[in-house]
Amino acid sequence: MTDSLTEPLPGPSPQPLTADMFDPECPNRAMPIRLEAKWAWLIIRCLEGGPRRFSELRVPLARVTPKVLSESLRAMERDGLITRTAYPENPPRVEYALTDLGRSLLGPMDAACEWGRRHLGRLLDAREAYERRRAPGPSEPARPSSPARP
Amino acid sequence: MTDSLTEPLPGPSPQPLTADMFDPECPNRAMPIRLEAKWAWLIIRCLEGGPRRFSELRVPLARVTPKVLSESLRAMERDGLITRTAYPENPPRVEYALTDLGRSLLGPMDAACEWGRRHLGRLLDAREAYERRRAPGPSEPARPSSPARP
DNA sequence: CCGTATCCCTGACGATACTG
DNA sequence: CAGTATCGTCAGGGATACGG
Repeated sequence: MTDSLTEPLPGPSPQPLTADMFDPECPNRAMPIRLEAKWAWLIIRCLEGGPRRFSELRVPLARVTPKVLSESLRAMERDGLITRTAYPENPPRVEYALTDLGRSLLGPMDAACEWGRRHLGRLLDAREAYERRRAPGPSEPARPSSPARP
Repeated sequence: MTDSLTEPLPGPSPQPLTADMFDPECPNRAMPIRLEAKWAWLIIRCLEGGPRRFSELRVPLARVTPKVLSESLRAMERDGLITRTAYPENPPRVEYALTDLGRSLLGPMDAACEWGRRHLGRLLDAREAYERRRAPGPSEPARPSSPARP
């Protein structure tokens, strides 16, 4: 079971997830939520415009198996980020919707997206340059045994 | 090797990490960086106040083995988030420092921390309430076979 | 001091099939 | 339609030991 968002980090954890980790004065303050808990980010985006049914979510998340999607949704429901409403009809209908708490995540998410729009290109450039430094040509065996990298 | 931050997500990915994913108009825009790539977040915080040596980083990150710390640092160096400077002394000395690109992450990170300070308590409350609903007492076997959860 | 080299283990997923 | 059950994989990363 994916623990979705927070989760005090099972075993070896930087901190046991205390409140002062979010005090700007605390030097060790850490990221509380695994905002990108693999699918949570995308699910929130899918629900941004209103409630969605399970099968509706499966369209943009086609690469997520129903099992994993279901687990993710339940974990998010557990954390109070979304609600699950089942209508006793036939065929059954279930709708997922963002809570206020879940919606409050849109702010930090937008901040991160804004960072991506402005800086991701530079990061990818740096990565490409780094890889090219290690593999100058396709004829190179790559990874000289010891030197390189000042 | 931990791929640190971005990484187009190896196999089944929601999107191949294109630029328009960061367009606020794109409904599928996703989180580009795995901001919390396990240790990257904490490393950035450790470097926030200035360059640090490898052994200095090991103090606040005592639970990270040198192997993993080394891998994380190299991945971040590859992505242009930090620099690695080795001084040819004896004993050897190496200093890691944030680049401008790495420092630009502090903005989104602070936004996330601010979210944590304001809302994390509510998330934890919701989680606790959910778990208690499933395990009302220590005498309960938990997980009734089918009902519960409207 | 600053890392690498090995080994191994776990838990998050993915594939596929099947129910209420 | 809305999931669950079962099985398998595989990469992240922890433990330990060693090298420049």
